[in-house]
Amino acid sequence: MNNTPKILIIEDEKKIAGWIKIYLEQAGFSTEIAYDGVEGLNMIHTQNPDLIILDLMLPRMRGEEVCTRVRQKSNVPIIILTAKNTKSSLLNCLDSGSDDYMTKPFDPDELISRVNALLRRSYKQSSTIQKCGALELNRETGTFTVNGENIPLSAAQLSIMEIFMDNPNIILSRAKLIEIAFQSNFTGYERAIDNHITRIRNLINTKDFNPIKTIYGSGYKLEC
Amino acid sequence: MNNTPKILIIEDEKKIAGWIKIYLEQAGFSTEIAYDGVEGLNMIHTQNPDLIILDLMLPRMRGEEVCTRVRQKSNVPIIILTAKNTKSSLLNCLDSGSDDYMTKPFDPDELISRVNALLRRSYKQSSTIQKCGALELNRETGTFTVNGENIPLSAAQLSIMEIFMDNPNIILSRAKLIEIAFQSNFTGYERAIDNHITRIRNLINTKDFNPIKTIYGSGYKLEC
DNA sequence: ATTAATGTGTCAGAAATATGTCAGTTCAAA
DNA sequence: TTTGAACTGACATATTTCTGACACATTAAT
Repeated sequence: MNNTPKILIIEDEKKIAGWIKIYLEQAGFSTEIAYDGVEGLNMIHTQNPDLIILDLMLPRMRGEEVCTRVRQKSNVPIIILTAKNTKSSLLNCLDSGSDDYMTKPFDPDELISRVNALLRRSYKQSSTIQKCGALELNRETGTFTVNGENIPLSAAQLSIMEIFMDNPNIILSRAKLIEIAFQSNFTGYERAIDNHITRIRNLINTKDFNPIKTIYGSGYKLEC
Repeated sequence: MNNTPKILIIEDEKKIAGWIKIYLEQAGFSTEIAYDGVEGLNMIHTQNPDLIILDLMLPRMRGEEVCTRVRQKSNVPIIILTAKNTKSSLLNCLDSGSDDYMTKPFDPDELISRVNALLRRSYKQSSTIQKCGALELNRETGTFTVNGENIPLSAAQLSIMEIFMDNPNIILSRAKLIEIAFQSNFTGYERAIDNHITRIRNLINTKDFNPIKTIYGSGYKLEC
């Protein structure tokens, strides 16, 4: 696989497809769009995407059918988009390990977060270069830049920023941050995170740039 | 929902009940068993399970009756067990969003799979975005927006808005708001709510947008 | 091996934020 | 107009977060 994971969006509503495309590309993924089920299935074979976002209500071939056919040949992770209250036989087709689904309407930031989670779970790397506004993280080299300027981060700081970049605009509790960053080999006091945050802020903040927000009573959130 | 979902099995045949229990526990769930309908209903209230597996043929109270009574108070997902060929009036009671059913004899792996699907769905459903006119609440991330603009709310404010969004266009008394929002660990003066309302209004109101109405003598109502 | 530099958890005020109470004012209904 | 209800700014208290200082651990340099 090359550096930038390719995501195939199969969605007939052009507005929504375009909207998802923009969000994903801002987050550093490369994308393709198919506007109906048959085209989608073809593109899966020709493009070999790393992840598929699949709407169920599609012209020419229903999403369920696409899903079933893909699963006969491949384990590529799939995120299903469904309208709320749509009862579907599709649940049989979902593999809890490699798939996920979201009901419309959904939060684009949540989508990014799930894409990253699934890509990680499927043991393909997340995007090597992850962008989030002015912030940019290169996982391969462990370099972190703000507006192109390199900011050297310590190991713990980098771990925390990775989590934030994987989950942009989502509130992360201290417990969650510790759990993901230190993989349960951390026994200490939850408030240690506060210090890391302070230190990261001192490194990246400028007068009117303060992307790590405190959510009083809940945790922190990276805004971008 | 906490880490280990608790599943209540209501089934009078001890052999089958035990067998289901073993399978579910092997799959990582915690389980309880009730051997008749009345006991089952009691345990639903005392144990507050995350999912119920309910046989229809039960002593003391039929499964249909249990199902109906549960649904008066709760949306906990239910998987109905029926003997093959038993068409039942039960279909009225089934909510396609949160319930499922299986005919005996059944494959234990299929049971596990359905349990997971339902739990996932019930979890996701309560966590997706809830809309009410211009207001939008994301329960998972605790984000609240008005016309797309993010409004940071404090814990108490968020609790109150959640209740309003769950009960749109319904008059809620101060007592009710306090009861739901603070789960009875509130001993103070009922009028504290007034202040929360004022503060929320200051955050979300604009010139001609005032969704929280005062119902003189009764309480408040979210209009949308 | 020794020393220096860096990283990171803990702690202790200080600062910021949240929220219940209260009081004076405004408002709604009869 | 009268009366009780609701509004809202001010305040006090409690909780949460921030951040500099420190100690210990780890890494790098010699």
